[in-house]
Amino acid sequence: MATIKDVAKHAGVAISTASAAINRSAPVSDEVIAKVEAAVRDIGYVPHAAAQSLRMGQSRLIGLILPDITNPHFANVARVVESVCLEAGFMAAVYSTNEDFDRERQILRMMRAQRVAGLIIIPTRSDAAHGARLAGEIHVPTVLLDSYIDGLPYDVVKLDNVGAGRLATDYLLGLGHRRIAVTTGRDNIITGGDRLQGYLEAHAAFGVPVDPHLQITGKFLQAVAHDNTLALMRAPAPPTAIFALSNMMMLGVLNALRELKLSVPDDVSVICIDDFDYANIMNPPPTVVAAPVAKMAQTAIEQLFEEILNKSQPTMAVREFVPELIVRESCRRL
Amino acid sequence: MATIKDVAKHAGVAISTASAAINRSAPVSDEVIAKVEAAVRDIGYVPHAAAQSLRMGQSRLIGLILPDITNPHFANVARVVESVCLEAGFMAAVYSTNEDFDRERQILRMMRAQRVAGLIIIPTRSDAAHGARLAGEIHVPTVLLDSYIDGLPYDVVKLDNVGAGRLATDYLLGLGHRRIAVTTGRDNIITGGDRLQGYLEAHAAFGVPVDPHLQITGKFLQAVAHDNTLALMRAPAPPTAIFALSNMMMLGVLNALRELKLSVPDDVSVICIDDFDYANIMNPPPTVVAAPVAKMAQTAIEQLFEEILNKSQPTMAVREFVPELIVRESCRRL
DNA sequence: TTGCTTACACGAAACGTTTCGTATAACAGC
DNA sequence: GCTGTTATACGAAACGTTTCGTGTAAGCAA
Repeated sequence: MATIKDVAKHAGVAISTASAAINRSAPVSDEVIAKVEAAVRDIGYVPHAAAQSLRMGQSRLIGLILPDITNPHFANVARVVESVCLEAGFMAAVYSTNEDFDRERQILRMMRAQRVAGLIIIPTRSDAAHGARLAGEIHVPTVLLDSYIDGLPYDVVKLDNVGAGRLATDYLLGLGHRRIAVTTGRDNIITGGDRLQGYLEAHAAFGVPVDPHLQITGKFLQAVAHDNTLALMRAPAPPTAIFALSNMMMLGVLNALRELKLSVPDDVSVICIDDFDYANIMNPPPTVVAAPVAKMAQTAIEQLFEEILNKSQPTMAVREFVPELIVRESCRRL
Repeated sequence: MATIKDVAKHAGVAISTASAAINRSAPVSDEVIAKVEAAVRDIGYVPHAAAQSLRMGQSRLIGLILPDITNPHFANVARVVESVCLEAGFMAAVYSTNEDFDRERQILRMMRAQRVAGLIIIPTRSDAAHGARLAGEIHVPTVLLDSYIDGLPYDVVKLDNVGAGRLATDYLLGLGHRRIAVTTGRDNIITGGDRLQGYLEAHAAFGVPVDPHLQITGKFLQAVAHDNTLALMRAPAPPTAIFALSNMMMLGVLNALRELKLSVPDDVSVICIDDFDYANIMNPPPTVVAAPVAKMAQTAIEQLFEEILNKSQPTMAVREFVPELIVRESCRRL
């Protein structure tokens, strides 16, 4: 593989001159620049990233750590991050934790080994213990996406989750629903906590009491939501509407209702947070509270570059995005 | 950030000894190993991947180049590749070409700059010109996934696409359909060509003539399939069934039929190649010819590691996997 | 011409590893 | 006690860059 030494020899200049010519990092005559560039083309020279990284003390690698790449929500984030990185000449390394702590640690270690320039993390937990662990492992500019963790010195880009919870619940209450179940996450996921809070606030604003039996708890997982929905609908006083706190839980809910031969929205209305790319061909097309995923991802990566390139301190700002209700066909008026 | 020099000093040994102790690459006394390992833990040493890569002439990076990470089919591949890499202590760099050649070149260049140890590529085109371009840019062990390109010195892991096309078409013919449309890709995608060939072979075996008007050509894209389906169904003699050659095209077909207020499968039957993760909640749940995606991805990455670790030559073997028909509710008997 | 500045090219050091050849100590055989 | 062997620790070189201090020729003012 060709090195800059080959380029220098081929162009008849010193190594340092070749480097200066390639990077425009020092004054070089036009004549020499032309010779060097010709040499680069001729021998197909591509700089050795590891050598650069070693010498410059920083790699052109950005780590993106998310729960699961097969979740379309996260895949969309990955696509945006990847594109912005590519344009900036950076390389994005996308990794799924699968909500596994050992694996998360392994990934973080790998990121450290690679001396990544920055990190975007979509956390799966937001409790203090986990936060402390993260903070102990991370020593590079970092942006938290979707969820934030209290007390960590990172910038945050997230949805107004309380507002999103309120928006969905308001809509159902407005349609006349009074028994609204909610598939919540465990309380170590602050995203879920906030959305639940919105649910509670909406009830309070409407003067409707909440039935604690209608709050079903579990992981942010399809299977859990599925099982919980079965139990819920078989219980004595089933809800008339179900509010799924994430798109994956929505899938679990829909599958369960399908098994129970319950029709949506005739028998039970359903809404969730996060839109689906293929909403049109779903049965029924779901009414959702959507987050501006692409815009959020873009903001996150740009904020990260800001910190990396300008070596600016993290502002620890929390950028909150406004959710939007998209009415389709999964909720009916009571 | 701690270096091996710090480890050596902390353990009271030479740098080379520390290295030998950490990597077990030379005989070191148990006593020294213990001291070095304690030092590593104490100061939180993580080896600098770039330095290793520079010295050893090879990185622990695997590149995965695919058309679009937001396509669940490819996301599933990414998940498998990522997991296997992580276990092997490698890092996977996943990149989407978005079927853009400039972008593909940019990605390839970046992979070269990183001196990746190996590459898994899911090609978007399989014509000779593209193949030649690829071969010119790539000088590392490579496995082609899903599609192959004639004459390239790489291993290939793919579906029996002819068989898949035959399987889907056989099924529709068996249900009594005689006018079966097929949304094919342009012929520079060999995957599409093979699947189409299966379609033709099935017709021949049944003694059913094919109507060339029912073969609609376009990119492997949702939007294209959508537009073509609209045209097709508005034409004088519409088909009774549509065979979509990929999952994305299936989505386009379903959307178009929905717009036309045509019911699936009552008005028209639909089948495609590639399963959907969320088939259950689709409208209707689609009958598909599924590929064993995870198994194929696993095979590809293992084959790649085989070549990388054992420095074995590419066998140029083509590993072909058997498709499976999954009957759901999108096709009816005529 | 002399001295000073400017413009540009060069050489060498350094980044953090691994590896290979060498050095030293301990030990055994005679 | 001397030599040969074994076991293990060490030092230095090399990987491919960038950067910084130095060198040199040309241009200009006096």
